Amino acid sequence: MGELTTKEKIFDVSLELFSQKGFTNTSIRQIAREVGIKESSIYNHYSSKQAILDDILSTFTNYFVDDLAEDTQMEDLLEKDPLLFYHMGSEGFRQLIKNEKIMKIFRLIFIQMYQDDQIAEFFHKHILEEPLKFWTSVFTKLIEKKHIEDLNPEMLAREYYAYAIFLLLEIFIENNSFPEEEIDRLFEEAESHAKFLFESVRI
Amino acid sequence: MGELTTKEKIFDVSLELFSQKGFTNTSIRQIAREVGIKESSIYNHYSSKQAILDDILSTFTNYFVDDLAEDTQMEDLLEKDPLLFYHMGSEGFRQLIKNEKIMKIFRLIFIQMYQDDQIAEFFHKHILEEPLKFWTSVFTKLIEKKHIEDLNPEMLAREYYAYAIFLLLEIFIENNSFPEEEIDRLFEEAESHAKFLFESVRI
DNA sequence: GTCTATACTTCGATAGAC
DNA sequence: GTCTATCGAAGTATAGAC
Repeated sequence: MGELTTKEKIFDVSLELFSQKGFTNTSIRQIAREVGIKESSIYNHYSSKQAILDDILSTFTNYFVDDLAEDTQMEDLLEKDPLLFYHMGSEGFRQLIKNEKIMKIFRLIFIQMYQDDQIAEFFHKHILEEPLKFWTSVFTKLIEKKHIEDLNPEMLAREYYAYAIFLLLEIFIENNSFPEEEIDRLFEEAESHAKFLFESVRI
Repeated sequence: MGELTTKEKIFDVSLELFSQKGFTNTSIRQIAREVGIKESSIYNHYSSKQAILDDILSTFTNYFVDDLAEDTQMEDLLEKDPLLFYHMGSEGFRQLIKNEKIMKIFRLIFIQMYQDDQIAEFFHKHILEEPLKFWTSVFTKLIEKKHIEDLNPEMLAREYYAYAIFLLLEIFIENNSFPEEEIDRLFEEAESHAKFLFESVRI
């Protein structure tokens, strides 16, 4: 259980360093040093430095593919009790920041996306477009069912979601890892934002 | 007028490259190449690569020191017509995105802040704390004068300001420079957010 | 204030012994 | 699957001629 293969060690150490200093500013030598092997041995597990990054990013994508199944459950929930919609988002947010590995990958993306076209596209698609599309559909339903005012659902989705991105950015500037109580505080803030927005538009 | 000294050329080229690829990923060689001189000649104008960055950052600070004088004028305006508050912010935002040099420095900060303690502190102080403090004071006044509901002014400031940071992040992911019409569109979106928030809390 | 030339360091990656 | 040894490229910066 506690046993890690060398490849897993390389993965973990690389993720830690990439998420702190960025991909380009992390050297194979430093990864090797912290893993406890020589740099040439890295190439026995990964064909290149880029291959390590690709492995990390696919971990991230797989996480959200699995998570998408939950989203459909969420839509069912929305049918039954639409007023819970704001709770869905903040609960999803809590799950996110509780997951240390995913948060590290998030940080890596936030660091690297301005310089790396591949990651910029990744961010744009998976962290902007898809969630905004999802929340637009949620608000559309809430409007149809006359739970909230007849406003532009895309605008509402942006008003709702922008705050989460802001919180992530703030987290990454202020902290690197955080304890349980900090997670609770962030959850509370996400929840409070959702509540505020909801109270503003409910009928 | 159109004549640039070599030092100014170095400044401009460095800012362009730093804002695109980040400080660490830009080499002295590349700066020299684009300026049209040899890399050793750079050191006749700047003592080091870091010195170029320092020069760029102090340009940014000076811009906002001058801008602070306008803020006090804004407070006077607020006394006379508090309902204009939301217009103040989006107009400031428009001035910001119209200023190409300042936007490049913003992008540089967004790129570099996760990896560079100096810039992280810079961002935290000048781009988070100070503006949030300013907007908290604005909302406090609006509450005192019973123009808006008696809510937590710090929360309102965050609700208001977070969206601007989100817009900046989105700009930097999607675009590098943009035409007049794009600036107008962004201004409209900032204004629309302010209006939405204001309508939600006005009495 | 520009150039050539070069010192010194660090990088990603490979070859080949064990 | 680890090691030693090494390559070629690229990085910052300096010395000194013009």
